[in-house]
Amino acid sequence: MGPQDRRARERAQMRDSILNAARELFAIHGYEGVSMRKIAERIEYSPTAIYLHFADKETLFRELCMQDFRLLSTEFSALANVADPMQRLFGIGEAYVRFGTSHPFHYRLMFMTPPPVAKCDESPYDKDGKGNPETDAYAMLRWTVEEAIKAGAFRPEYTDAELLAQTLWAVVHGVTSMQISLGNDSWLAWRPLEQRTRAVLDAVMHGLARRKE
Amino acid sequence: MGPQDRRARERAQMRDSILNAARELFAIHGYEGVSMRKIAERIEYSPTAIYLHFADKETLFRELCMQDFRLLSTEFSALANVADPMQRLFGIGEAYVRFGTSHPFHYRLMFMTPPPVAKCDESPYDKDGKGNPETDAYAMLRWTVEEAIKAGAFRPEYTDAELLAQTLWAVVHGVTSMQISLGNDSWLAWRPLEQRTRAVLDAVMHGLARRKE
DNA sequence: TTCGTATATTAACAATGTTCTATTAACGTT
DNA sequence: AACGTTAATAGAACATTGTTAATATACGAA
Repeated sequence: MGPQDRRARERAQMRDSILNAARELFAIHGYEGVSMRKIAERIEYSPTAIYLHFADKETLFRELCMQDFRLLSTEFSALANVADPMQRLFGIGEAYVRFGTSHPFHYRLMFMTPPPVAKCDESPYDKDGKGNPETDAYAMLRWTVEEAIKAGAFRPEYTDAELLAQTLWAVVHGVTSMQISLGNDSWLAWRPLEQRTRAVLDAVMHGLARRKE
Repeated sequence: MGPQDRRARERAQMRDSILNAARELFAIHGYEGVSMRKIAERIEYSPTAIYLHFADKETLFRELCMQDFRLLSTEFSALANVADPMQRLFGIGEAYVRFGTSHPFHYRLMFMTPPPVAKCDESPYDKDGKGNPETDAYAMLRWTVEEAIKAGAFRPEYTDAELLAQTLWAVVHGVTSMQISLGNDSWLAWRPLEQRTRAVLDAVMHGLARRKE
């Protein structure tokens, strides 16, 4: 273990401390509410030091989001032991809304902001998205849908797993993003979030499911 | 018609020309992509002149959105002659997605951005939201839901019009906002927007509708 | 020791939303 | 017609932002 390794380790530590400082600040004040200078102040470095580790502010925050979004895949995995694929889909939906609404700023950047234009080159994930929690979560959803199709849980006219996955995703994304953006609006007599989540999932699952004979 | 009136008219014209300049620019470059200076340049006034008519940039853009969102209520009204309340709800959903995705920047500010904190005081609409296109559209949706309930179109366990309206809104909002934010992402094998819209609405409507005997 | 590279900082740039201050123009009153 | 008040407008300036350029420092390799 030469001095190279030590430098690499120090560099990684620096990276982490930036990410951690940024994580705390973003979680409180949101993306726009935190400046690079604030992050730098927190770790007691100059603002420019950050640019030695991250290309720009958005790259930094996206990296952060990626890290934290791994937790979502983890939560999905925890549902793997649910036998009934429809129940598993229901659980995935609930977990998704819960995760998104408790990480509103992460969710906002990941799924409510257009992705950066041509910066995908420097992404640490391959094209297929293996290891990318964003695409991983979607892949798990689609896989579960395929299982449900195979198990004959859907009505026979529903055969397009991709379309079904996108349908289910759109639905939970609707509840999640609406809660994040408008959940505190008082002109609306909002029903509790959990109730809305269940109502939406109930409706769509009933609509998709094969009728019991 | 004294000179007071003339001044008021001129003032209103100035306001409109600001709004029109802003409308064009925002429609092309989006909220963040248009600076107050650019708007001022377009109408050939100084940037400060704008502040005599609008408190700040966001107020200006919100006013713009409000104006344009009247078109949505109009489209909803055009569906009033659809007899079957379920079909009307379906049409409302389709119109909503169509409208939102063709006015992405408007939609983003109205429904994908947290509302400003305590600026509601200067809102030209009353607390109930009468005349406010945002709340008007929701009111129309809820009213249609109530009609559908009365007509016995929903399954008997669905009696909460508010919850049903919020369910339907969440669903179409999901499709709309997902299209706006991620519709151009290529890592996903997106089905066409119209297909997704129909699939989501089909599923949820089937799930909510009373079974035919 | 000397050289080069990685790391860090200071200063600065360009753009932004917004405000301060001064100036001009219009209008009603006398 | 002259005057004072008020609204409208502009120019300069401020504070903040993300980011880059130029520069210094530390440390391993030769």
